[in-house]
Amino acid sequence: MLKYSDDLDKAFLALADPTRRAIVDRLTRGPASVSDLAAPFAFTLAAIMQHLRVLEQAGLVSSQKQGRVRTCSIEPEALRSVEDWISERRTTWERRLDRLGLLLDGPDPAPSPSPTSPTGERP
Amino acid sequence: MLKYSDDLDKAFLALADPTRRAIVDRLTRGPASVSDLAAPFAFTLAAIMQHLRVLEQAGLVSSQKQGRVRTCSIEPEALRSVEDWISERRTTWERRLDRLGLLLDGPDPAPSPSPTSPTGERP
DNA sequence: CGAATACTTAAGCACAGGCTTAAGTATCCA
DNA sequence: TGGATACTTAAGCCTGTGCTTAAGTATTCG
Repeated sequence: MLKYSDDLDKAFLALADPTRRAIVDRLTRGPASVSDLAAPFAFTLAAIMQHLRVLEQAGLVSSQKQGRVRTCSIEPEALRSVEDWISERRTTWERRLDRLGLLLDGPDPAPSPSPTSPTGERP
Repeated sequence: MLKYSDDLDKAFLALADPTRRAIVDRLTRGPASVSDLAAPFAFTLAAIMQHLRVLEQAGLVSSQKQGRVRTCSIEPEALRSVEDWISERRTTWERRLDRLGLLLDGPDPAPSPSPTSPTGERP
């Protein structure tokens, strides 16, 4: 099957793992080498490398190699786009609640143009 | 291996699937039945049910059955907690940048107490 | 040069995720 | 009552994820 894969898919998936979230959390306090990032964990370096690859492919982390040391940094724009996706949905929901509140409070029983309410609900 | 599983794990994992994000998106515009939610997709109803279970176990969606119809709604608090996690990391990162900016701009070359900078970076 | 360091790659394994089909149960309506 | 409707559950399949071990390469230092 052809799988449609978004940037958002990769970002959410990357953040769904606690080890990777811990790595992101560490990187918000400044860049770090692969060994630095691996130090807090009981996993092998290879495992951490794989987590870093997931984070990089999601655009959440970037890295560059200088000599034999690879330094990783977070990429805040990717973080932002995930945040924005959620924020948009939450505000859509809240606006809807406001609109419902107005309809319930408003003393003006103007007739609806369509048989179903504008919110799509069926009371 | 014992797997430590957070609420945040489940929420991010739930949102990592495009079908499930589409369901969440739909629900921000108002409650819907399982069939309503399934209608836009080429999948079987069973597949959608499984997606809904993931969303419910992540706390992102709630549902109640009335007669033979199950009506689903989003649970905005779970959405908020995911948003907050990201927001906190992003602001940590931005505050760090501000601090660095001040250090670079500030004309006061007061001696650092430690050999490494407070940000943990090694220039 | 040669050994230690810092990653990097590859293979393999156990298990979870996302679908399907093929049933089943519980309403609702004529 | 009987059939259509709206889920619900279970089994199976295939792929992907998260680790491991066991190598490898490239730098740096004595």
